[in-house]
Amino acid sequence: MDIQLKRGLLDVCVLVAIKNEDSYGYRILKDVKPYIEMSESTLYTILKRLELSGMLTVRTAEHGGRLRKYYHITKSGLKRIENFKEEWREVMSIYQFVTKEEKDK
Amino acid sequence: MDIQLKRGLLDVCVLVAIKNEDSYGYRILKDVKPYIEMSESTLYTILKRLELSGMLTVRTAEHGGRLRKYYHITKSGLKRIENFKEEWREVMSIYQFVTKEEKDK
DNA sequence: AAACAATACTTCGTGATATGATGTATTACG
DNA sequence: CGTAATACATCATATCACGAAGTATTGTTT
Repeated sequence: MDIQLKRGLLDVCVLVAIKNEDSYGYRILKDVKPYIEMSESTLYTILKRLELSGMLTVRTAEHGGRLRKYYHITKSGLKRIENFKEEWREVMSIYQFVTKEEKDK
Repeated sequence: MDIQLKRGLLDVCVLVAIKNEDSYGYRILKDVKPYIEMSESTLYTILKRLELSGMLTVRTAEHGGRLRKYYHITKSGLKRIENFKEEWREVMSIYQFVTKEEKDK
């Protein structure tokens, strides 16, 4: 899939992946990959960015002797998802523009 | 509208704007703006990029004492639009993922 | 005629960002 | 015992949208 097309979707997908339950990097990746291809470096970059912009909070916990960073969505994060859905109307109208066929000629 | 969300759409919109009839920068901008906001610098950057990648060809013509660069879509350009439409299915499935509500909990 | 808006295109620098490559470390499996 | 799976981090790179600023002509308004 075209990289440019993915750009507006990646952040939101990550947020959605932690929306109902706190999750951690490795699991988020597995949850999201069936829908949108994403590399590890991309995911961790996104998680860092979302943390810095207050869309999620992080908590480190031990699990089977290994450390895990659990991500929890914030109100801003939820709002971000809602905002995305609103903007989608605009996206669809652009899609209409792209797909509309000229009747004349 | 979110810049990231626009990234995958801008190129295709420009191609669509010249799909049925050759056009020039200033006019393309006017045609596209009702659907997607785009600055002059962005448009001309895109036109240059599309030319370099063989999606369109350029011809300079005089019009009212002023020079205009007319852009003509190529087969590659048309294929690019078709490819976009195909990829849209994937985009919609991602959108489904984002909007689906959890029934449980 | 002077001023300003509209037409038409160009160039530069900047900031955002996705990704491959590479690295570290532990646990589970066969 | 080696390999895969789990888990996260960092760096360099390339792409790209955009604002700012510029050049130049034509049309309109005062």
